[in-house]
Amino acid sequence: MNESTELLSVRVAELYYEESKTQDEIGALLGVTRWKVGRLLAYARDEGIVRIEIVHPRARRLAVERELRERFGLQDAVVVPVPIVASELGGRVSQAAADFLAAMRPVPRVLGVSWGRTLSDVAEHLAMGWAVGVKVVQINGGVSLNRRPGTAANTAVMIAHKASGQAMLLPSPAILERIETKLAIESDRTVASVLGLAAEASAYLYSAGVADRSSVLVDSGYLTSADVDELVRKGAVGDVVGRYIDANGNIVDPGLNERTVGLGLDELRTAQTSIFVVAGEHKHDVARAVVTSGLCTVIVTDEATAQSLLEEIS
Amino acid sequence: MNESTELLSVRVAELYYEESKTQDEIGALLGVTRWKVGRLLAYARDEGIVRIEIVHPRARRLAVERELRERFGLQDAVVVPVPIVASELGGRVSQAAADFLAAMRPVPRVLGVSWGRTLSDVAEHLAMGWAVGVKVVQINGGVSLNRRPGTAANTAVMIAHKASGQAMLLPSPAILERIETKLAIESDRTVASVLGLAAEASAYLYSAGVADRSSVLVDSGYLTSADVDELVRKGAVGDVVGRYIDANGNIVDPGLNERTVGLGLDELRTAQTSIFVVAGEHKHDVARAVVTSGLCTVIVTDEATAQSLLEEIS
DNA sequence: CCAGAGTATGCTCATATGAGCAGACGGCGC
DNA sequence: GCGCCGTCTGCTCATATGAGCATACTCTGG
Repeated sequence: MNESTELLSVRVAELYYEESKTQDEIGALLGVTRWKVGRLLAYARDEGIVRIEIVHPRARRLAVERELRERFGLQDAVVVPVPIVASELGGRVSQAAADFLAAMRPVPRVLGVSWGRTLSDVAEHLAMGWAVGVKVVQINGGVSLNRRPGTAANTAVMIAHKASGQAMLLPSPAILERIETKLAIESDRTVASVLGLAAEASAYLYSAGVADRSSVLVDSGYLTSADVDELVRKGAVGDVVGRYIDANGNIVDPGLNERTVGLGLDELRTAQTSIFVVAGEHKHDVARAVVTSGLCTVIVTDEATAQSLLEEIS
Repeated sequence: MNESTELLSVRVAELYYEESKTQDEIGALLGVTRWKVGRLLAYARDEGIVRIEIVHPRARRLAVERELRERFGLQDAVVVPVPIVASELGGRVSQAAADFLAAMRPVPRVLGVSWGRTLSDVAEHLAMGWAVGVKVVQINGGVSLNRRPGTAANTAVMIAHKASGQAMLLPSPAILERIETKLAIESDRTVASVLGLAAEASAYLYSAGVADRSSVLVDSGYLTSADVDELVRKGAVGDVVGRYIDANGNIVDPGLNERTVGLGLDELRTAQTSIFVVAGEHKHDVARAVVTSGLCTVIVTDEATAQSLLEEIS
């Protein structure tokens, strides 16, 4: 298009969007037909001369969501714009996850949840009465060894509480030192019943950790920095419900995996609905591993992460 | 309105503006009537949840222009948005002035112009052939004393050249030392004829200078820094076609005024069309004086200056 | 200079949209 | 409890708008 078309479309856009005149009026004013005005308007939108933006903390990027759904065959995707203040990002995504949970139909009878910073944040953002009578089951161990005691348990309890439901905690460490202990604790009636319920959950909600020394699993003493270094050397990009995966979503260390208490990755993969909440640049790699390996059916994330997932040539 | 209305309107706005669904479809999707969707959309626009912006260097702020016209009884007003890069402001306003000139109907037969940084910039931005056969008259003196010789003359010449017209320069200093010399030069045939033509111009185009030591009149040697200080002490805010005015648009120093060659302010005030081009924060005060004292019938400026003019309680 | 392709223009017509209005609803004072 | 007032809702109807199409225009290669 030439210069004068552009200038004219700017005039037209101003009169249409700022002065809310009709295309007909604008046509009369500028001496062109109303159809031309319509086309100039379309041109202005296409060229980005007119920018329409939805500014709201709860806004979503539907176009990106659609792309994610299509590209990865997801049930659903929720993508929030990146806020100007970077520190708000986690909150925005958690809020979106909470909104998604509250809007789920049918309401899950049994909801399996993991724990961690992100999950606890989601729990915080859920509104009181977001659902009624949901049974919340913890899907991986971790009670009490955490530095801030109770955080792990708190997540499940809060989510259940806000839905006037019942929380079922997994009374077990996340990772045990010996496989025998793990098998023994798994066969304990209380643990077994929780794991049984977890396997039957109608939906799962979890996040992922990055494979580095700052991991909450290191922080909690389940792993040493050296352990993590070794896992990274073997290709680990992060952990999902306490299990370390590589870029293809495969278990990095089968021995370690055997000693980890909780839902297995296969159960997550075959689940009807598993909601993956992830935010922030440092989690792009894990996010890619989770999404491409089919670990989730729903993703809740920020636009930058979504773009990074879509960027792949694949 | 309550929280849920707001959230709903965000959803609606997304579906309407980003997904370009019809209000009907959105209604079906969210389980509300299409009329409610329309109202939510109106709400979203009112509340600023939806922001429609026209991003283009030649964009204008029509709402502000209308306010200016109404408040000050102007024939017309042109207001351009403030660019992100501050240094581009002058260029944008000059471009707008050039566009305005080119769009003037009827095309002025005789155009009176002053000179200076701004005017020369306007001349630069005029397109070749912006009009045909316009006679351009210089309305205030200043030839050759300027440090960059020819600048003053150049403006008129370039404007005329680009309209395949003729330039009439005022062969006189801007300010003379003695009133007798001024009267003498004014009665010179060449000067008198130019002034005569200037008085008959069908439109005037001029800017204004700030009353401070950096003034081009000081720079050119017509005034000393001390002179300007004295003028400021007497209330001068700036100069228009070489004549210093106070905040009310009155001549500050009648003696000095008598020694200034060129069109008088009264002639400017009674002119059919006089276009005032002004940009930048340091000129807000002069701009106010010019506009409130009826020196111009058309103003071309930036949004910040326009806002400053409108801010007044008046 | 002409033929042909590609593009721009102005139309018809079906559809989307906003203004204005009557009835429903909900809170409040008596 | 009852009527009143202000607000919200869903409607009708006139109008604004976009899709699709036939025609006019323009540029290119022969």
